[in-house]
Amino acid sequence: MNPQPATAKVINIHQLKTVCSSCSLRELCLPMGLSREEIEQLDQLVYTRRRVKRGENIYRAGDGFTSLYAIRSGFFKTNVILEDGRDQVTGFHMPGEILGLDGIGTESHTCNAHALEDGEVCVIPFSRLEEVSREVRNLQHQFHKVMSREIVRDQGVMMLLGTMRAEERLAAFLLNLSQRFVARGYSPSEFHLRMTREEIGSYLGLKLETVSRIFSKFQEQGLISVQQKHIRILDTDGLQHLLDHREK
Amino acid sequence: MNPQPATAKVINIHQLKTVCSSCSLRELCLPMGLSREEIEQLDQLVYTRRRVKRGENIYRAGDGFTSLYAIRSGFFKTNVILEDGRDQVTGFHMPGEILGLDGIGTESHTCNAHALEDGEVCVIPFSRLEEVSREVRNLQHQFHKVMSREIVRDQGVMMLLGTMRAEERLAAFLLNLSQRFVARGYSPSEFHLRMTREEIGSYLGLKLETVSRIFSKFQEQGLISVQQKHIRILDTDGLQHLLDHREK
DNA sequence: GAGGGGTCTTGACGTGGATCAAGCGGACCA
DNA sequence: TGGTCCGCTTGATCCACGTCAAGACCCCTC
Repeated sequence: MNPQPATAKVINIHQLKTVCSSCSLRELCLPMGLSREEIEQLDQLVYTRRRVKRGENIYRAGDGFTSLYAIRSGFFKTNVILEDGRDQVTGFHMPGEILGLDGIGTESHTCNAHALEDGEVCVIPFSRLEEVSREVRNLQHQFHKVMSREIVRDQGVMMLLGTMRAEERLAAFLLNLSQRFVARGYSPSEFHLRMTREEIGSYLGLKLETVSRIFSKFQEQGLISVQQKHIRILDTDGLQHLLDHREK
Repeated sequence: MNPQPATAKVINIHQLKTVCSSCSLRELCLPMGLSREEIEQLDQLVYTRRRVKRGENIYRAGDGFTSLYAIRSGFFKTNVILEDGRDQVTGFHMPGEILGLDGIGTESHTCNAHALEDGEVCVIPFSRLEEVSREVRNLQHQFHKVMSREIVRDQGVMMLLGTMRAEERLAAFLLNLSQRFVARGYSPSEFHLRMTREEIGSYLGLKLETVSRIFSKFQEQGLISVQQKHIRILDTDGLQHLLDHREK
């Protein structure tokens, strides 16, 4: 007889074998573009899932680096707590995206990965990933692409912060979310923001009042409708227009 | 008799075998942390140098991606030309740094790599790098570190743009340059800016007039001395203080 | 269903940095 | 040696966004 049946069962669920080959996100995530056989080799290294409750961190700045995390479900932010206590948001992340790449360079994480809602991540032990990708050429290449795209993404944000005015930043932010939701099979035009106005502002280099005001303005202009965290995009072209025709 | 002795000689120099194992930058560049034998394996793939004249680009946005470039000498900027003709600077780069990582993800470059002075780069054919790093474990790991550090660096810039005021940005910029010069054996306190005020401003999300004004202000405060592009840092702690004690 | 805390909205006002404009100075070249 | 151009400096003014403050709304708990 098992002395702790309930606990044992929980552990069992947590450590349930996760297989990339049957994962619905495989076209977005690390297995993207791999053959069936290659994905099966990936299965050998991605063998644990971890549940994360809203408000918990997958890792924190300063934690030693051992693994990458592929988001299976849930919505996350990465952030850095500055000396003065403010929290600077460096990104928002959704299923299929890989977290933890910042840790490779120094063997320790440089930011927190914070769950904005309950979710689940696949744990990818990094040394195993390097091992397998020495054997599976396409996996190696795919991983390099993932890292490169992260660099390009960051440079896009740098551009946003360096050159855009507040309205343009918000428009770019909404359109970006919309595109990423579409890629995951959700509605492009109607979604729930998981983050607060303050977190959006932190990410975009704006104050929460400015974010709020611009949401109101977009609503008056008929570009979007806002009800708390529920957003409906009414005029995608109108938002895009703000980006295309910005002066100077 | 050679009809074109001078040209022939130039070509010869261009294609001179470059060896990482005898390169003075090996402690900063890709070979960092590799053993002598491992560096010799790297030698097999880094076999061409390319000279770049001031004003030329190593590659341009949209160019197909085939190689990475390790800077041997010279000072570079990466930039994107926006639809409206403005040039947004995304980074400044010095010897030992690797350019071109942005191209891996989409097989084509997303920015220009522009020489701010005459220089030389080592051409690293990317498919060969992947090949060799499947065999040389430490090279694989070192390359992953290089990419990861690039991600962390970009996030640092995002933070700078998202949270700092103009003076703080300039102070951070000068201190960052200073550190990177030290690592290369140059003076930490006295250096030549290779870029214009406009390029600095573009990188930092400021206008050239603002950059100029703040340089003047720093000079009045005795933090630095400025003479055109020649900068001398007089009070490192004072600059650091601006970063440590920024309110909110 | 009452109380309370966190989040959001909106208004009034202040300011850091952008914009506009003029003049300077060094590098390059004839 | 003088002219020209480009990059830099500096002043005057403007405005986008931040700051401060009040109040509304929503959700949670008891």
